[in-house]
Amino acid sequence: MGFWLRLAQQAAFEAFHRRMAPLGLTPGRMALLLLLEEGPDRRQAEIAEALRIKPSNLAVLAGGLEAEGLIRRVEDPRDRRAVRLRLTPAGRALLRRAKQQEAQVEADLAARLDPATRTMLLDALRRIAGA
Amino acid sequence: MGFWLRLAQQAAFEAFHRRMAPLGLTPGRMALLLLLEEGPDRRQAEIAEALRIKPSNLAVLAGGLEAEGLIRRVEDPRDRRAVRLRLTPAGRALLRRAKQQEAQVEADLAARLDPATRTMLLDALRRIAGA
DNA sequence: TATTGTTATACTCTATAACTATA
DNA sequence: TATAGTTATAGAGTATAACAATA
Repeated sequence: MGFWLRLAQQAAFEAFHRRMAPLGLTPGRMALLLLLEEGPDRRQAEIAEALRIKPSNLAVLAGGLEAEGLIRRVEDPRDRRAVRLRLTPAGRALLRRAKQQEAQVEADLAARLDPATRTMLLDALRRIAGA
Repeated sequence: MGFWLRLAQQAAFEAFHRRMAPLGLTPGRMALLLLLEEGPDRRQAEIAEALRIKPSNLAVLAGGLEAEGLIRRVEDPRDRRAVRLRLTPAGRALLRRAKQQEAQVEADLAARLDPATRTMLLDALRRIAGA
């Protein structure tokens, strides 16, 4: 099972890369942008936990996106150690295009799966991940 | 879907590591040993293709296993450029123990999946990997 | 003292290019 | 010239430790 998980994940990554590389997005970047659209102004520690990455790696990720003007770091006035992240208009515009492309990625991956199988697959993956 | 594939694969890797680290085995090493048990004396190029890794990375993998006395490199008499790999008795003995542990890994992963779901999952993963 | 975020660093997996020795 | 394997190296993704600023 581990073997096929590896190959499937590899295929998923390649599908993502094919569609998203022109937009300069990796899976990690995309996940962060989506999270900020859904709920802005979260602290980085909270975001790292949601994305299941280390805060140190999120710092690098966020630094890159900020340098490209896609997100902003906002100092929390109540706790000046904390940094809250939000999308810039440029980030929002990019995300709009990215979401269309991402639908294509999902379609590529699920091309040979009927909808019911796809639903079961996602459920099974979540359960394995949470074990 | 890519997100959950990543987390599931991570969980699978951790489950493997917990059970197999005492034996000094990684997923790649285990896959190679299993392949040699199933059909010995294959050329490395052929093995790399079966495992879906690059020949250059297989060379390193095989080098390590040979240094530990688990496999042997045998020069092909018909084509002295080619190298064929086979298990040593030590490799065979380790593999026997490893296979018992691997059954535990699979059990850990499939713990919350009924057998039918597990079958469906494997089938879906194979299809995604082959896309 | 403890916590937030950052930097530096290391380890694994994967990929490419250059090399050798055969063919 | 082409092929099998090897080496060196570089790029992602992920992990830990040490640090500065703030609490």
